[in-house]
Amino acid sequence: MDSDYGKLRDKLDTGKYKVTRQREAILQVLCHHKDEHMSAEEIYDRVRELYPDIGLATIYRTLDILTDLNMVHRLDFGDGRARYELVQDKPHHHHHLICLRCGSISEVKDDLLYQLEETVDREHGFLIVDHRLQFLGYCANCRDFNS
Amino acid sequence: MDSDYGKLRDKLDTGKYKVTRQREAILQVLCHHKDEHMSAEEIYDRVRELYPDIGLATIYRTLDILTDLNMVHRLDFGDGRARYELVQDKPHHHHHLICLRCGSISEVKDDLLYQLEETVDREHGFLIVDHRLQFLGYCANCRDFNS
DNA sequence: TATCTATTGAGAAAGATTATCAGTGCCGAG
DNA sequence: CTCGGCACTGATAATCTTTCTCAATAGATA
Repeated sequence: MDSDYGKLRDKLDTGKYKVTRQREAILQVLCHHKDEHMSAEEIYDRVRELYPDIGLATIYRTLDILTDLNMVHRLDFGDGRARYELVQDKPHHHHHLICLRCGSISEVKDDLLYQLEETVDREHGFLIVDHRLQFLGYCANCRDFNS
Repeated sequence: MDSDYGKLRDKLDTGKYKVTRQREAILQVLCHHKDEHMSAEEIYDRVRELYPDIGLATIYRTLDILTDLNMVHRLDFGDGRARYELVQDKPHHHHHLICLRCGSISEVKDDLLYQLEETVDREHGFLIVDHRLQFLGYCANCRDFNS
């Protein structure tokens, strides 16, 4: 975990951007909540425990930078706010399972889309560089409540 | 086209909701721009050509109703505003191709996800009721501009 | 230390959507 | 025909997330 934080710090420290205390605090929070898909507000609340005087704008600005550097992914689950996910070392392509009852978000590894992407390229001449795939439904805990 | 509008009118006219002139105008616009993925504002502008005094709130309220009735789908392409798509007669499952250069949005028919959905159900106990799949890349017109 | 920028915090501003509320139109009962 | 109820409407205020602005500050370098 600490080694992960070190790697993140190094990635940020490439000359283009300064490594400030605020940015360090944000990296720590992202590191310690790897699998949570936090919103900017949630990150803000947690960073203030480490650095109480930070401003919300700084959270947004830093997340923009980290997104540019491909250190985090900005996600949109359709709930009206962006969510952020730390990019892991291993490419680890995955999709999201969004539970319509409890709102939990889990992940599916694997990627069976290559075949479909080939078809799209061949038949539509569309050059794919990324995709977004979400499944909506009911998680193992909730599916029984929906008869 | 007119027959499509008639079908839409009938679907709306089920006793639960009144068929008002404003709602008729909105249905007409949706009908005449089937493949456009319009935003609320764009629908607003076009409806005002038929019914100049309509209010924006009525557009939103009607689109909510039509979404409830499963007559339109609310889409989110990540550009900060919702977009709306008329639900076609034939189930016509499809995905969206979003061009990162010109912003055009086209569609791919076909659905190769059933296999993947089975896997998700079996391995995660997650009951899927819908999915969202978008491909990001460059369309046939734009791909050559990106070296 | 002095200087030059990037960075920051606070608050204003933007932009999409929703809530509020008084007024309107429609329909059925009397 | 009139009345009363109620869904619907338009205007506008309010909400919520995100971005912008700007003066003040901090960090790196010479």
